[in-house]
Amino acid sequence: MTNLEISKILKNVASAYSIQDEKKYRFQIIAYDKAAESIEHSPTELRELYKDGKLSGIPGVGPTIQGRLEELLSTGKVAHFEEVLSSVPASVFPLLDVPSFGPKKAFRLVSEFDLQDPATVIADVVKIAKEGKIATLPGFGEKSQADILRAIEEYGRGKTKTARMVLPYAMELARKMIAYLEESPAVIRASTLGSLRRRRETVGDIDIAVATNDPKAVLDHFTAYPHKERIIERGERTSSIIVSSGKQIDLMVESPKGFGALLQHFTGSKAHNVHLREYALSKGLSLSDYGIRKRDTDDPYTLYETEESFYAVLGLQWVPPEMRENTGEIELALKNTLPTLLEIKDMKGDFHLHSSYPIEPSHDMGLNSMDEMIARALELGYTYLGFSEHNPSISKHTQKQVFDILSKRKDFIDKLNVKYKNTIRVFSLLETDILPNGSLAIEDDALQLLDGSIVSVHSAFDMDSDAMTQRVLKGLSHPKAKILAHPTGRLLNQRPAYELHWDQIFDYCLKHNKALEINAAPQRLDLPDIIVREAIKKGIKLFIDTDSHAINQMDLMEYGVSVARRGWATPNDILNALPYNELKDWFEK
DNA sequence: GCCGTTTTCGGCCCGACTGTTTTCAGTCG
Repeated sequence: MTNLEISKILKNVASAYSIQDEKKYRFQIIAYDKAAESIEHSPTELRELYKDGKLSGIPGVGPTIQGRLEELLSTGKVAHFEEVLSSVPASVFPLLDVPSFGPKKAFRLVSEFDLQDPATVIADVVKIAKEGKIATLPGFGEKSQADILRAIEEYGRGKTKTARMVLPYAMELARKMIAYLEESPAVIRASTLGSLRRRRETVGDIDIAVATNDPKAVLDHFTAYPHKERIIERGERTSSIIVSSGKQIDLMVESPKGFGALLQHFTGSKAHNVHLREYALSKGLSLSDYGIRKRDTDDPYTLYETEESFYAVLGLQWVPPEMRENTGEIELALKNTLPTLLEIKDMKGDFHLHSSYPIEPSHDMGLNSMDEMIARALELGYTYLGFSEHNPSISKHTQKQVFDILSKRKDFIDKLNVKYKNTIRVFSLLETDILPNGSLAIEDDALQLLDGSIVSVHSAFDMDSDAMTQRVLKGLSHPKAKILAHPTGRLLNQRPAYELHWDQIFDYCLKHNKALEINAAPQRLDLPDIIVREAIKKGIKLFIDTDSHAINQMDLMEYGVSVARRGWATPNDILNALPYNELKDWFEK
């Protein structure tokens, strides 16, 4: 049972409670929702924690829920949950996955029309809506009936509450929108918000804030966006539209004087904000997106132009958005001991670059020459870089031929180092496959030609965690194998990660001077941020690389830096933020 | 049902928007 499945069960329990008696169970509902949220975002699978007897310590899980989780994980069911859940028709729960459906609406429809079959309930609702029956219910009308039909239709097309886009794609949409908004003279400042500003690896909706003294003009301009498909809502302060790609963009406007509080509120995360507000309440203050005031009063809010001043009133350091996940950052900010996170300007090179050098590779080749990639690296301000084409295909060559190709390539790179002597240093690397049996695709004499090798898994992804861990450790055991690239193998929204025993990988890297890669390719963003954080805690060193196959992809470094920042990385944790000499020493160690 | 930031008892984040309403309920973030 996965964290997502467990979280879903707890959410259903909360929903069942709120259908039963929202007042009576008010705080149980909050507690179950909180626990569900916390488990959904837990870095470790609960079944692993349970196996290791470490189930306590999840925020929002106290003795009662912990006991029930243990029951769930050992027997597959919980008597108490079944009792609560059976108090409402099972057909309520599938409807809760549909946007705009909450427990009340779902229960109302299910009971009014006696829809008992969970397997058909969504289709049943469509049917009665099309027959015009929902509009006749007290509290419903033509409009809400139409909204229900549209919500279900969009749900069917995959716009579920959980469909998310990868970060670089979302950022591109957002930048286009911000550029459009800035065409309006009423826009003083625009910023991303929400998970996009926190730079989560995937983003649901795009949220944007605008500082303005003329909200109406900004909202008019926003809703007139040429690429919109339709307007979802339009108020005096916020508006939401769907753009032609089917994605939702939300806009919030505020006066410049109150912009700090708005940014803070809508950047989230929810867990960070709830924690911050609870803390503020204990200090006698009430926080909102408008500002701060004494609790239990109707005083006007004190406005904050910047987030820094907002946090400062609470006695906190400004918290970088990437850290706002309620995983200890508030405690550190209170003590003024937040780490100084890595920034893009700290990056001094890129080590996972596929050029078009004729290496006759096992996988795809790059589009640009080494010279072109070097030129781009210079523009990016790098002082070194490493080429790491895929190893020459071993099915099409003998190992002697592989050696000859790499030998020629070494000479070529040596000449580049002479040519660019005073501008940039070039490392001769390779991306070598770790074969299913754990050996490397090319032999020792060829590996000796390199400054070092990136190693990675590109085949047989479906091994179990024991076998995959052994495979990777064996691959890393060659002295020239220095960096494990895209360590989990996941492709966002496409392919899950293979399972590794991270504690073993971490121990090995630490002991044998190996590094893990944060691969910045949009579909990868691999290592995942939560594993980056674990690795850094252990003292593992990391590379951030773009895995570029063309020079325009070299700009993706910012997304790798985002992942690192979400893992609380400082410049000291990242090897390709080091000066050249230190990095060279590391390769030779 | 959880939690300790003034508390091991007595609190529990806050507001916008929509649709159907003459004052609110439901959902969302």
